Amino acid sequence: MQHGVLGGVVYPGGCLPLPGGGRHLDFVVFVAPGAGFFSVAPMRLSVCPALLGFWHEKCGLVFTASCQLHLRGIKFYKTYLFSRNTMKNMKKVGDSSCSDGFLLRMGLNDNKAGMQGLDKEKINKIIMEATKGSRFYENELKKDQQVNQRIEKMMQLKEKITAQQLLKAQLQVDKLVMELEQSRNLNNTIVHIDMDAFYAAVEMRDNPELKEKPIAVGSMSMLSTSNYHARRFGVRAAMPGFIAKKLCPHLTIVPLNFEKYGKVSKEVREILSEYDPNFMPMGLDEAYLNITEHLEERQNWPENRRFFINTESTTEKDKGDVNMSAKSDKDGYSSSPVLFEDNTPLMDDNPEQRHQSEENLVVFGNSAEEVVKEIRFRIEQKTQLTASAGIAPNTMLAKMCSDCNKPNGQYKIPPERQAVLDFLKDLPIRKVPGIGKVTEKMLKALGIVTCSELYQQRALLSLLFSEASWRNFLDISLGLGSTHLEKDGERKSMSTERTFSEMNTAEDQYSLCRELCRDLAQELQKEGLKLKNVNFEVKTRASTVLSSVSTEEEIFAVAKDLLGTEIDSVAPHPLRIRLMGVRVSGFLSEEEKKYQQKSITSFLKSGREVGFLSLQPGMSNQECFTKNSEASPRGSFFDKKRAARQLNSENFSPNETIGKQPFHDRKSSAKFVEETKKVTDLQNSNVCKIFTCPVCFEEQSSNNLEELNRHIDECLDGTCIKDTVEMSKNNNSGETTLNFLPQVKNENVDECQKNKTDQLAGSDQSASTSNKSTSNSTDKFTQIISDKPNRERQPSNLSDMARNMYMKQCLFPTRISQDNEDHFEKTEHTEETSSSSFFEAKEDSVLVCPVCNSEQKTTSLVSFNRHVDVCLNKSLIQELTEKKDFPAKTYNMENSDRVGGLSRGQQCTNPSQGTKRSGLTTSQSVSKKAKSSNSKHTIEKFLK
DNA sequence: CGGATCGAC
DNA sequence: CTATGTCGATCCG
Repeated sequence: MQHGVLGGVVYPGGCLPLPGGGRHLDFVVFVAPGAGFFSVAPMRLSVCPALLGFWHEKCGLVFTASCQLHLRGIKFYKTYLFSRNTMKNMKKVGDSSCSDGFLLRMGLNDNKAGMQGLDKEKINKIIMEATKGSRFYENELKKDQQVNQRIEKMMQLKEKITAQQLLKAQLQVDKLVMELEQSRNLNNTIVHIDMDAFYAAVEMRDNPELKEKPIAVGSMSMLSTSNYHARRFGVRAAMPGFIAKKLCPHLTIVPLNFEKYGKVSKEVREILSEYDPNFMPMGLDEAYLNITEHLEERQNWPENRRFFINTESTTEKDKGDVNMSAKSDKDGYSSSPVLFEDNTPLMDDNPEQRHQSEENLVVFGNSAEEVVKEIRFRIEQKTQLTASAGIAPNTMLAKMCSDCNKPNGQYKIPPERQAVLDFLKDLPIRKVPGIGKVTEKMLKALGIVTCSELYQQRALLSLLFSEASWRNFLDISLGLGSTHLEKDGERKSMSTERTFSEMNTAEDQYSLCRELCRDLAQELQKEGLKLKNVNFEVKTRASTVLSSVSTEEEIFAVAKDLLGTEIDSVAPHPLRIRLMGVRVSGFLSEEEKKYQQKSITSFLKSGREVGFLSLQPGMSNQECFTKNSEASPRGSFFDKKRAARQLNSENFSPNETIGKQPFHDRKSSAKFVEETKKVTDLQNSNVCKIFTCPVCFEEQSSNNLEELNRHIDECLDGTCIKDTVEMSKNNNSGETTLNFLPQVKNENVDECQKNKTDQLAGSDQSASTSNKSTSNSTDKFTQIISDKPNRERQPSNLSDMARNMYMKQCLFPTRISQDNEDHFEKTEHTEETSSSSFFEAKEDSVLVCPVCNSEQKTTSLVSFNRHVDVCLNKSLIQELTEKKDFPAKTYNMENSDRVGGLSRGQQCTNPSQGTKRSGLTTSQSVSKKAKSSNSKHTIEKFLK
């Protein structure tokens, strides 16, 4: 304990009398050190409000938490770790009757009056009142209707699908599944770093007065983010400030200061680049890293201790630097490095020095988790801000992981197929980056809420959605994502837009337009870009220009015309708008620049609420409007441009010829060969010899898959299938068998897609049309799946996510109350193997088990822990069998950073709970059975 | 290609 | 009183 180590496994208990007595505590938790955490992470990272704790000679460290950690009798498995700084902020608030005991209390946890937050109902009510009747609301309703219409269309389409079509689709999709499965790459370690409530955190850091208050960053009209205090009131990003004020009258709204955030972001990036020089920043507060190489290098580093970190000096430095310029920051950084190598002798002759280094020593190991902890630690040291992180084999998963333990936490998905699938199993699709509000709603109409449901319905989805969409769905449900970080390519467009109070005079509009063009031109010149096209739009009117443009005058000349068109089109009435923007796109690539081709686009949006939708001037109007500027008839514009393009492409890389052709390079062909080889290998490996035909349900044994496929085709063509939609539910047997069955045919996506349309058109093409020359199929395929950085989504149902992952990795399932729980860092339990000699108990300890209350004589805390584990396990199982009823899931909105206006209230839906699962689940349980089933699985079953 | 829409920060 | 600004991707006609 000299090191002030706090933390450990937390058991529910209440077994210990509180020395302070008389405080309002929701419960007492019992901390049993020695489970392996301490050896890994003495005093690591940081912020943890709302904790009380003391050291008990016999029982170790005891925490008491007053932050609504309702356990409901389910085992609570959690680690609290503190940095030395945090320790210093803790106050001794009472005497302990235990020898050596101390009672700690953190300063910032008091939930003073007015800080209680609001419950969801109240929040929704307030939002609704502030919203209803507004033009925004009407618009929102309209959009909602549009979505509903899309859904209706989709459902109609679904009705027309026959069982046969579905079956066929199933087979084809499953072929793809198998290929995808083959291409699964778990060899990379991708990290997603996400700063916690970034803007708000920066503001709080720089103005301590804000620290304890609910604040939001932004303006009265729109907030960018809020701190965690404010989130309790339902105040969150993308919410207008005036509504936030209604939710939380005490809210302090801080104006945005991008310069500052950029500076901080730069500091963070400096750290990140040490771990992956090619890391990919996503906005100011997020980044992806591929630390695969770093991990390899690190294995060769000196044993066990990599770094000393001098907490004192860096903290001092940071404090002093807070308001200084970037330059001095950098100087400070280089002159007093945070880290230095472990070669410094730890046991120095000088006892004082030794003491110092010990005090401020932090050790990080070699694992990915340790590296990420180190990164987060260094970020915190340098910026006084916390970050959350996710570690996974690809970017999509990493992104989702970083949400799991937010804020100030991290989570890892081990690089194993099963781990990935487990993670996804109950994960609501909305959490997946790329699935937004609309997609969520559409899928929900099909009964799809979780990722495993997404997998089950893959055949149906392939018939209802575009190829890009359903393939994306498939990737998601298999947990596939890009495993490498693409360098951010050149920018493709640039734009500026502004909203304003309604404006309807032509002069104003022109002057604004000019202003926009000026701004844009300035930005443009900063980046030294040249352009190709000019567009302009009413609600996006665009035009393309031959000559290249990059100055205000040039852009304005084009934009003016387009604006003029719009104004004229509604004359003599004034054009009513409340948003205008100008965009340029079609930049020249580096090579193209030589040719001085330029282009810009610009656009203008009609005011959304102004309801001026009738103005759709279309081509005719624009054609009339060709008087000035480049002054050539419209038709010839395109012709010239096309001609220029052709010219260009002939002169440059042959790959670029006609834009859309998938281009083949050596790499993808090589990959194709490789894939094919894998498939054939698999075929030869006799994985599956007996096979149940999904059509006739007869067992077919064959070692020739071609034959099997032929059988199925025959069945499909010949058999008259009775029931229509039944099978989407009932195909268990067929599905599982089929799932990873090697397929011989080399049908490609195009064909798949084509068949789909054929099927839908009702033409009963035979399925055995497989051998159209499709040599490039796999090329295309690999190309498609290998790109896609898989963009981000955020947050956040902590309780759900947490439950999910704890189920997998803990010895015991966990129920975590959602409120405030994110104030704690949860640490994974993958390091349990590393034993801790550090915390061996004294020889003849007698410990009281918090579960059974019996006294346990132990020689070590480890064995005591084992007893507690067993005890808890027993009681847990008992409890779960008694009342199968799981407490209803409640969806808090705590962490959801991006909930759009209206839907905010509608998000609180429960995912269906007791739904049967086939597909993914089935195959999982099969492979689980293959492994030895242990207690974890038993409990999982109980939870079902 | 042009325009609308989605999704993300 | 008051509902962002920018960007890329995709879908559809």
